[in-house]
Order: sequence, then C-alpha cells, then structure tokens
Amino acid sequence: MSFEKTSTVESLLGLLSLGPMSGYEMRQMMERSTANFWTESYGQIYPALKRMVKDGLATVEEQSKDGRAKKVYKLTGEGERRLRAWLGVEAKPQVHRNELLLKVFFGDQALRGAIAAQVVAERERCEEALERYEATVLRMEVEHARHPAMPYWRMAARCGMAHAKATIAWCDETFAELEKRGLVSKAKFY
Amino acid sequence: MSFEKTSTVESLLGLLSLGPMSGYEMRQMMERSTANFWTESYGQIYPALKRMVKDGLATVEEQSKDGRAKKVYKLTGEGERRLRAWLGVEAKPQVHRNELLLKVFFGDQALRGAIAAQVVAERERCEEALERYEATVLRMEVEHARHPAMPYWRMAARCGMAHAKATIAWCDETFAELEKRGLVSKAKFY
DNA sequence: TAGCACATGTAATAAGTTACATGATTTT
DNA sequence: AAAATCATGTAACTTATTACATGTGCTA
Repeated sequence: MSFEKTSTVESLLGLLSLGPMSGYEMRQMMERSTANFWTESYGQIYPALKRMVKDGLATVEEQSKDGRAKKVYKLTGEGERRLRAWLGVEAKPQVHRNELLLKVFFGDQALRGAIAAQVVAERERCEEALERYEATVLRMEVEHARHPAMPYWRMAARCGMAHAKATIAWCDETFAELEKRGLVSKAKFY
Repeated sequence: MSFEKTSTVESLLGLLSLGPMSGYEMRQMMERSTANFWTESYGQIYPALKRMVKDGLATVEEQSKDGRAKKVYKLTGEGERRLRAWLGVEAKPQVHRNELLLKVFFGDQALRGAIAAQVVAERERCEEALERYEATVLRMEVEHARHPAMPYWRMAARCGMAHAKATIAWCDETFAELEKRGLVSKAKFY
C-alpha cells in the first residue's frame, strides 16, 4: 500500500465514512468541521473523486433530487480499507512553514513597531481561531451529541485550541518584551 | 509594492541582510537556524536568486576562494527596502494543514490502538523539535551572543517551543483519554 | 427578476520537491 | 582511492489555488 504525498484522497474517504455525499457537500462539510486544520478546493476535490472511482475506492450514483442533478459518492470496502490503512501510518515529520516566525526572525531589519504589529495581528487571528473552534465544537455537540466519532472530533479541536492558546500566551509575552525594549511604536497602540 | 503568494524571495533577502553569501550557504544557514519553521530547496533557491538579481534586489559577484568558484550575493538598497516592506505587511491567515489532526478527526474509523500510536508518535516528534530548538538557541547564544538580531531569534524560537510544549501536553491528555476509553492497544505500550 | 445557494467541472498558473547532471576539493 | 562536502543548476513531476464556464432552483 503506497500513499501520495498529501492526503487529499484520504480526507475525502474520511468524509465518506460519515455517509454518502457529493463533492459539493464534502467541501461544505470541511468548511464547517475541519476548516481550522484541513481544507480542499474544488479544483482538488472533483478530480480526486474521479480517481477514487477509477481506483475502486468509491462508487458514484447520479441522483436528481428535485430535478437538481448531483453525484453522490459512496465508500467501497476497498475505500474503507484504504482509509484504515492511512489512519495507521505515522505522518512523517514535515516542516510547517510559519510566515510569522520568519518575520520575527528577521525582525531586526523591520521598521520600529512593525514586529509588535505582527504580534498583535497574530494574537487576533488566534482569538478568532479559538472562537471558530469553540463554535464548531458547540454546534457538533448539539447536532451530533451521540455520534460515535464525537470524542475524536473533540480531541482534534482541543489540539487546535491548545495551539491557539499557546500562541496567544507567546504573543503577550513577546509584546511585553518588545515594549520593554522600546520596540513598540506608541502611536499605534495608545 | 506587491508580493508573491509565498515568501521564498523574502527569506533569501532576510538571510542576505545578515551578510553577503552564496545560494549554498543560504540553504545551510536555514538548515541551522530556521529549519523548524522555514526551509527552501535548491530548486527554489537558485531560480529565485536569478530573479532577485534581475529585479535589482541583489547583486552577484563570482568569487574563486581556494580555486573553488562560488557566486556571492549581496543585498542592494532596493532589496533592503523590499525586505522592510514585507516585514511590515500582515501575513494573511492561512490554514496550515495538519495531517495528525485529520487522522484524529477520523479516528473512529481506525483500528484499535492506531490513534493512540499516532499520538505517541506526535509526542516524540515534538520532543525532538523541542531539542532542536534548544540546541539551535544555545548555539546561537554562544556564536552570536552580541548580534543585534539575537533577541528576535530568541523570540521566534520561543514561539516554536511553546507550540511543541502545548502539543506535548495535548498528547498526554489525549493518550490518557484514549486509555480511559479502552482505545489503547495494550501490546504496544506495556 | 435579481441574486444567492446548489452543483460540477476545467484551464491556467503558481509553488514546491526530487532526482539528476556536473565538477572541484577535502577528508577518511 | 573512495567518500563526503562544496557548489550550481535544470527537468520532470506533483500539488494546490484561482478564475472561469455553465446551468438549475429557490428566495427576497
């Protein structure tokens, strides 16, 4: 069993494990559940679905619900096996590029206040992410309280939330240090 | 001033702000300093350097140190301005894909013990990252104690370390929960 | 009737890795 | 003498986003 470099196909298999659905619905579902740590564009989804059918990982059925045509995909046994196999393979360590850290690293070259502004902006982004996580979990708890996968959804969300919280703490600490060093441009923050 | 989607050129400008160097040396330097949050391959570096010279962001000088030829690049005023401008632009929020979280999210489909194993593996990766960060900072403190950029290098490292620590804590908490739910395959961990 | 959500797809472009090709020098 | 490191580069391939093209059905 060999896997591609990225997990586009597997993310779709995972969604199909929750029930048959169309490419459009997959995109939507990602937006409402995994958006904080995984998304796919239509440009990836539709070609991937074609490959999946060709490879026997899913089947298609053209449905015309209310005159509106859609292609509903369904996981095959082979698809399930493939998903399970992928879930058992250790993700190999990959560098996730972090533009903020790159900017901080070269911060000595920035105009006074620029890095402090980056830190403030990052803090805001993290607060937003945290809110998104909280809203997502809350909605899921309400809509799918008894779903067997719920504990896993909660675990995944908690990891993202832990990241966000740690980054917020770092932002505060770092902003304070920049302030102590006189590297915060007053005009912008008081 | 408009920027490309990624910061390959800017990462090279940043390195050149520390002093003139060759493409090979840039790669090496990244490996020894920003490897935890930013790397570039030669396939990116060499073409980018060509573009940079063409765009007036750097100049080249062919040097033959000890009979060995190399191209040493140097930042121009325009290159400096460009770097400073980039440092002042807020990074727009991007989803960084997290394969581990995707696997946890679909963990209900995994074989017993598989997700616990993923969590254990992630914990190890984070411990390693933490060690790399500590070693990097230590080496820098020794080699460049009085470098004006040192405070920024420390800040960047501390952010990465905070991430790693937060993830380790999440791993422990999550492993404990999986254990409580009987989702750890005994054979593998005792 | 205008606009939005539903629905599927492709083409162009961008971004990035890997493997290969080449050759010098230094270390083992 | 072999292997590793220094040094530059390109070609093939993979991955991903964005914009475009097309059309239906529902809602304001």
